[in-house]
Amino acid sequence: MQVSKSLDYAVRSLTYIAKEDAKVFTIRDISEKQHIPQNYLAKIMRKLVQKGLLSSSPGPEGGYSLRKSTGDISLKDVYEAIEGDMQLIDCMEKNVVCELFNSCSQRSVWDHLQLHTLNFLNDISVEDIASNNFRNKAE
Amino acid sequence: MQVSKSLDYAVRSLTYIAKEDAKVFTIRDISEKQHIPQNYLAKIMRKLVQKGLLSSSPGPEGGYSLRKSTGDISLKDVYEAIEGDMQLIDCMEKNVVCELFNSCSQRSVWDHLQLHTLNFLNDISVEDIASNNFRNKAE
DNA sequence: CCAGCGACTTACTTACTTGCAAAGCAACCT
DNA sequence: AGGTTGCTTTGCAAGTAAGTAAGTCGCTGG
Repeated sequence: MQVSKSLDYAVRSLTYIAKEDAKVFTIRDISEKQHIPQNYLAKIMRKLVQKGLLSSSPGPEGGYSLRKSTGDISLKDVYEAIEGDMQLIDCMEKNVVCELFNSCSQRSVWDHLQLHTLNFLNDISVEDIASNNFRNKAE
Repeated sequence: MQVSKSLDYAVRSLTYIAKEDAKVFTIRDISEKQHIPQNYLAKIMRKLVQKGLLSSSPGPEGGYSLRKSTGDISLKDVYEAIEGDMQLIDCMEKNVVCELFNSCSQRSVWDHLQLHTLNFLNDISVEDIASNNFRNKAE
């Protein structure tokens, strides 16, 4: 149970963008400042573009820019852009009604944990992280 | 961010043990009833033995048995037996003081989530899951 | 004491994540 | 038009989780 590098990098990049005044950011800039492998970061940024969090443009003066205010981007948004819908556990057989479904007591435990986690992530915006302001909400 | 199969299997096995009256359980029994690959389960059970949750004995009449009451085994215990100490994210450079440490705003977010998660797991025992009783505590 | 049972161990696939490298493509500037 | 810039895509290598296969070791009942 771990936060993937991809998600960590995505949050790190968006937080960096939120902190700086610039309008447009290049991969090279972010990757150097945040110590993220360039080509790997490219794949991550692509996902954030596809999910509508960022827009991108090639060429000189090109780069990535925000599509909406960082205050309107929650960690849940970032999570889902990178990882898709959260699913803390896969049921035993994918795409099949699990044979053990009825006697499966622990499923509801993971469901609860997942719900708690999603609520937690949903209450924190990128802006909150950039301004170190998230504690007020989390507590 | 997902619960590993290993942890899921471990919880599933212990819950199964908690529900049944028997004193001793074989790999074959658990693996058949819970649909867990035998040889993979063997490795998981080994960890639970090494961490003192179960004891094991070979030969006829052998198998695994509980070392303490399932009410005294929390999900946190199981987690740590299988995965070791929880670490939701690895800092950028392992075993090195991170260069970005001071400007690293998101670390405390993950720290909070980790703390919440550990508290959640710590409050639920295997017995609670087996008796479908955990909601009372979680809410 | 020895054969069978069941835990334990090792080695080998398979798939996914992370990371690296290089090539392709679009916009812009001269 | 052509070259620079920066996004985009593809392929490959290493590491880890998950699963498979097959063998080793120790207890115990006949």
